[in-house]
Amino acid sequence: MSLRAYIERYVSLSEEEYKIFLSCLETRSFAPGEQLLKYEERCQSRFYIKNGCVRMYGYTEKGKEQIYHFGIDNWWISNYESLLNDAPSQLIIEAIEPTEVYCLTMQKFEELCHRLPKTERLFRMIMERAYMAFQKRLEFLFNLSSEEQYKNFIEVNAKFTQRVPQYMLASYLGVTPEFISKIRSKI
Amino acid sequence: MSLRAYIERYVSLSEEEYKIFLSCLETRSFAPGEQLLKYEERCQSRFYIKNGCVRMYGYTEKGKEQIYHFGIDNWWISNYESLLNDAPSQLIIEAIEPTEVYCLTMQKFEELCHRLPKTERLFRMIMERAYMAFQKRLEFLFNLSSEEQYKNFIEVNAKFTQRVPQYMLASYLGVTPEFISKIRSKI
DNA sequence: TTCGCTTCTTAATCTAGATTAAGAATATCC
DNA sequence: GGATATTCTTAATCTAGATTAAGAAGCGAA
Repeated sequence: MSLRAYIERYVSLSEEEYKIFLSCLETRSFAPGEQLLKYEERCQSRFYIKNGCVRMYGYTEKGKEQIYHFGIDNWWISNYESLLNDAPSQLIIEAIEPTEVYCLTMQKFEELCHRLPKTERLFRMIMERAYMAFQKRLEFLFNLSSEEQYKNFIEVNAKFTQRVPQYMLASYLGVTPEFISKIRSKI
Repeated sequence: MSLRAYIERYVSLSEEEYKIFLSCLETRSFAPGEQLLKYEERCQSRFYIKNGCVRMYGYTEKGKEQIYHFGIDNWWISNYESLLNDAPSQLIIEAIEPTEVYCLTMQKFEELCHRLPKTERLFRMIMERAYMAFQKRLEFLFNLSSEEQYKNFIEVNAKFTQRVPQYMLASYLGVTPEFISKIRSKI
């Protein structure tokens, strides 16, 4: 799916308007392991993943990596705490696969909102969907055992599971890789 | 703080515009235990809490109540899954204290967006903040022990703690009331 | 003032999932 | 090909927090 098609799910754009939209974006490419957002860097952009796969993670007190989100094709990802408060990011966004993104910097975003007011509506709706997904995830976290969460995740995100090593999935689910191993051996 | 002051934190409104805003809202009052949103009802509104305190909760497989959010003065609350998909709500929003809210129905919301386009910007920003808070909560869930989460919660939300019985706080944190008791006896 | 209801506490026992440690598969690279 | 790093598995032991059960304390209503 193209960005155009993605946007059209929320608001309709003329050819002219889409050109304006594109003119505010910048394409960047990342190899696996490269970071879109570095530790303590101020996050300046919203990233739209054209293709590839990224993870957003931080470090616990004991220095362990904790993954909070994955992002794949046609997802927006950003650290909003850093972006909105212009604060150093405690979270890292890093490519897992070769990844191509559109960067929308805060400055270009404001320009876009000004030149194309329906951008506000678009992002209002995107944020609502993102919030909704977050709510669903919270429900799973509270209601399902780790085993159920794992089974649910690989069921819902089958293709996803192929693209991410198991230990990252364990981190995302908040369990140990050993425990995932145990679950898998039961199946 | 008034709704006017709340809105002004995000976008500025003329007296005239604020009147339009208010004209799309409907005031409603709820006694403790009364429900703003009932089980399996389709959520039609976003609620702005003028004063009072509410909880949003659902039921686990085993029939236990699980609280996901509290709402107090000057917060917006809604079940976005139900609101956006026009789906029966699995979550209940219920007053804990006598509570006064502004209801903004989906229909009035769209009308408002049309008559006052900066409404889109306002809610885009509100959703971004809400998402950000959610992200923070996820970080706590993954990084802190239940004991640390409890201590952090009562530290950050001291006044809040007075307004909500302990067993509801336990549910919100995803632990048992007995465990909260144990932590408290240690302090 | 007593009754009934809701909330909170204490203590014993239990369990999902962590931790530790070792080795087995898989990749990657010269 | 062999060497080296990554990733995954197995199994023993440990622990934070759940569960169960009982009773204590608070509190509004008649």
